[in-house]
Amino acid sequence: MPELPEVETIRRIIEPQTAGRSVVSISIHNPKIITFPDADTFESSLAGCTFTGMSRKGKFLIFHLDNGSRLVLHLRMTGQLLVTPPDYPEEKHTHLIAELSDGKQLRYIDVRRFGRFWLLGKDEADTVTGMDKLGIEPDDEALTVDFLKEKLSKRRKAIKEMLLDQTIIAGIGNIYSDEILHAAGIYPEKPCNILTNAEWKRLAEQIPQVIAWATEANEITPEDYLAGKGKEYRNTPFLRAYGHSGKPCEVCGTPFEKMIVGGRSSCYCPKCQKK
DNA sequence: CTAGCTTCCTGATAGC
DNA sequence: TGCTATCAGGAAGCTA
Repeated sequence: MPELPEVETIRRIIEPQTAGRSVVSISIHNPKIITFPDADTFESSLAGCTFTGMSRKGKFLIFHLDNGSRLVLHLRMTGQLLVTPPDYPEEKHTHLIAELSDGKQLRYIDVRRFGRFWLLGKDEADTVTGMDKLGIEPDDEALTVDFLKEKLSKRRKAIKEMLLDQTIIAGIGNIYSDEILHAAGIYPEKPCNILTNAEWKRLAEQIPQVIAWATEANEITPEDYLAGKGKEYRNTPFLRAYGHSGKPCEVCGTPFEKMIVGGRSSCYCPKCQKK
């Protein structure tokens, strides 16, 4: 479910509720979500650690711990992270509960169980999680027309597929690739090698803008976040392209069309995003 | 190297 | 109503 704006929203909600708290104990209901190290070591190593803060890299969430290790999490499709009172009812598909020193609990819920945890020791490298392969952040100053052209202009793949490639720009998923391409007025299936200079320019502008706009629009109070169980980000009402198949384009009124690009459903305005 | 397919899961929804 | 088929915002692993 979550892409960069949603992961960032989660970080902003969870960080102030975990920083400064230590982990009293952990119960792992489903060891399959622990990728590294094994679930037992994960549990014994994390117990007693104190959270110092959180960061985000692409769609990865990172809890920093006082001993220099990092608790890394990727939510994939349906992962949810909640800080709850201890007596909060247990959601179905709760796979991990950490008891915190302030009496609250940090819980991980994931219907489809695609999400993954890693506990990296002080000197453990990002290669363990794959974070080392991530490209630049959408708000990185290095994201320029020249950067995009250098990385992509010789590739024949559809521009939409390249936006989803985490090794070039990190954090864009199916929703925001549709939003970015609509904002930039580019046909999703257009091969990178035939994009015009004007199109590269619009992409370089719209990638950071759309992501920043969505992060802003996702803003939510901790109360509403908990009430929505960490999965209702109200991120559908403000979208302009994704899921709008058949609905009129806000810009020109033309109905959105749907197609499959690289195996992913894509919505686009046939007038604003011409072939 | 890339392209394309499968896999990991459950639940919501569409169609009959 | 009840059944089955299809699809879902991600990414790794596999084959060709």
